[in-house]
Formats: sequence, structure tokens, C-alpha cells
Amino acid sequence: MPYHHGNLRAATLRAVETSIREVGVGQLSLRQVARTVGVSNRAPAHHFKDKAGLLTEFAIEGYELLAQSVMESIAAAGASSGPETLAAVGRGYVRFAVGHREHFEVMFRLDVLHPDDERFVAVSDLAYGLLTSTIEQCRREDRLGGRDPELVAVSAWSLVHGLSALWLSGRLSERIVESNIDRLAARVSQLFVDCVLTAASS
Amino acid sequence: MPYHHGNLRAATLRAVETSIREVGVGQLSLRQVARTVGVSNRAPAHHFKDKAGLLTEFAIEGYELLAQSVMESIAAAGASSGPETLAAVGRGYVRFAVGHREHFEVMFRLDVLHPDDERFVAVSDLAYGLLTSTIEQCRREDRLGGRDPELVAVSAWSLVHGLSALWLSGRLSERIVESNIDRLAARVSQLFVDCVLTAASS
DNA sequence: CAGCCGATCTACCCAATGGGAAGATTGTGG
DNA sequence: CCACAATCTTCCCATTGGGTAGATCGGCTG
Repeated sequence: MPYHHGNLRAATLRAVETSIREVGVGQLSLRQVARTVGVSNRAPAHHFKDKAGLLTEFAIEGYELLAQSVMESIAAAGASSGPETLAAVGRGYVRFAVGHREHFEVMFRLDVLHPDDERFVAVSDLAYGLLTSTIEQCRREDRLGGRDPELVAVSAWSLVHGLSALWLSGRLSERIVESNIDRLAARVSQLFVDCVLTAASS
Repeated sequence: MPYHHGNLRAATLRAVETSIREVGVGQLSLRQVARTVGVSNRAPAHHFKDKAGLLTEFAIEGYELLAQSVMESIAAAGASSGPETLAAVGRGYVRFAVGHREHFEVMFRLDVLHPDDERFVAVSDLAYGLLTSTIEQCRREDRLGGRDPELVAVSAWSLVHGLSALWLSGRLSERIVESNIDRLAARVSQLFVDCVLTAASS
């Protein structure tokens, strides 16, 4: 084992991921993470200022994965119209949250990270832009029926965010028969698009 | 100061509330709570088994407050029809979450409490029943337009839960102009009701 | 009224944690 | 070839959650 790990930063983030999966964010221990990486307990502090700094970096990684998932979903759907794109955004959002629950749990837990971190704010703004630009596309296509674009955006975001959070909390799957979260996300997203986005006025 | 506090259980829960408000759930310390109550550090353990037990009790209190807020909202609206009631449920849900953010934050953080606690499950089932019974009322009034009641229920819950979570995370208010959360909740709830619940088929 | 017993609370203990300070090791540019 | 900046370790401390044993209290029995 060399004195310099060589890739401590990336290895630490991977250890954080598995550690959160096994014991949850609340029980995450810096020392335990350092041990699984095979490094002294104070080594990670030189790459991430403190525990909150480490989690902030992990959350930033999460926002990048979120944007990636959303864009992949749009591309896979071959979406051209605004409503089609919005439905794809919704599916991509939930697919990310469920597929990377460790990241998702941290991203919105502002009490355990540094919410004013410059890069954190920037990357979350970027992800939010994917939503607002889609709503803007719907408005250009005259699909909002005169509704406030901001209201539609907030509602759409709340819908998929809430679905993700409730599913991950486990309180949802106990109560419903639909057990496939991807299918459920598609149905919920489609319901919103069908009901809220009117047909283009011709 | 008497040897027996006399009301330690209630006083501890109140101290938890203020402590969460000041430092967040992640930084909550049992010893700090005990100090503010003016009692030895091991005293709360005789009323709440451990830290997770204390937070579970706090979450149970939260579910009771949630049910209360929702029922008050229904009553205040004088709602008679299913859709009117559902909109009131949405407003009551968000008003609880924002007015009791300390409780709300704990209720869905299953990794820091005992999610299988009997009373916790019972009281959360009770709160969920307020939603499903309202959807059932809409179905009886033929307002679902043939849609799956479960899908509508999940969507409605996700919408208001997501709105609450995003608002409390602070990531929402930074981005929108609507700064009154009660009004925003009312607009979001009304949008859902107007779009998803059709007029009664005559 | 005396005594006892369960409920309530305290005192002391321990391993583990996050983070501060200072030193060791490494490789890289002048 | 060597100073210097990264990188990593070792040692330290206050604080935390929780285990165990003992002190104090209040009500019930006789």
C-alpha cells in the first residue's frame, strides 16, 4: 500500500455511497469511511474540509447524475413536443432518485451539508434549468392554456419530487398495489401532462 | 428543583422541537436536550428507549398534528364536495409541514427512528386514511373520470408532499416569485383539483 | 403510621466520533 | 539536487449515545 493513495477523493465518494446504503445518512461515520478506503481517519479531511464538505461533494455528484438521467430519458423517448419532454423529465427524475437513493437522500438534506457552497448552488441551478426550459417550451407551443408557467413548473417538480421521496421512505409501496416504480412514475407523469397541458390551440 | 421532574416526557418533546429548529435533526443531541430540560443525561432514556425512540415519539406527535391540521382545513373551507375537500386536504397538509417543520422533517426520516413501531404505523395509517377517504368520496361523486383512484391518490399525496419538502429545503423559494407558501399551496392544490377531477357526469 | 415496592432520576463508565495540531512521506519544479 | 507543496499519519481532546448500578420519591398495603 503506497503512502499516497493516488485516488483518495474518488474512492472516498464511493465508500460514502456504500456506507449510506448500509447504515443511512444519519449513521454515516467519517472514520468508518476512511477505514473501508484503507486510509487514516484524517486523510479525507484534506480533500473535503469536514463531514458536511464531504456530503456536499457527494450531493454535487448527485446533481450531475440527476441531470444525466433526465437528459437520457428525454433522448430515449425521442421527445419532440414540450409535453412529451416534460413527461420524460418526470420519468428521468424519479428513475434517478430511485436508482441513486444515496445521492438523492443527501441532496435535499441541507442540514448536513454546506448549502451555500458555490459549486453546489451552480449544479443545482443547472438541474432546475432542465425543468424550466421544458416548461418554457410548452409555453411557446401554447400548451399551458394561459396558466402561470411558474405554477406549472413548481407543481411538476413537486409531483415527481414527492413521488420519489415517498417511494424511498417506504411509506408508499406498503399502501398501493403498483409495485413497479418506473411504471408508476410514468403513469403519474403522464397524468399530469394529460391533465394540465392542454392540446395546442389551433 | 424536585428530584422528580413531574412532566419530563412532555418537556423533553418540547426541547426536541426547539433543538431541531436551532441545529437540525442531524445535529440533535440527547445530552443537549437533557441539559435544556434541566435533567441528567440519562433521564430521557427511561421515557424513550433511545434516541430513535425519542424521535419516533416526536414523529407520532407530528402525525397527530398533521391529521389535526388537515381536518381543521376541511372544516374551515366548509367543503362539501369531494374536490373541495381534496383541495382543503392539500392546503392543510402543506400548512402543517411548514408550520411544524421540525415534526415534518422527522416523520419521513426513517433512518433515524423506529419505523416499525406499532403506534407510529397506526397513526401514519390514520393520516393516510384522510386522503384515501377523500379520493373515495370523489369516486362516489363520479369525479375521477374513470381514472385509477390509487393513481390519483398517489399523485395528490406526492404533489403536496413534494411541495412541502421542496419549500422546507429552501431550494424552492429562491427560484420563484410567489413568496406566500399558504397561497402557493392553495394554487397548486386547486390546479390539481381543477385539472384532474372532472365535473360530475350528468 | 410504618414499610415496602415500583417508578423516576442520577452517577459513573465505556467505546466511538468529529475535528484540531503537528509531524512524516512523497513527487515535482527550479 | 533540493526546497516546497500535496498528501497522508499520528496523537490529542471534547462530546456523544448508551450500559449499569445506585439514589430518591410517591403511593399502596398492612
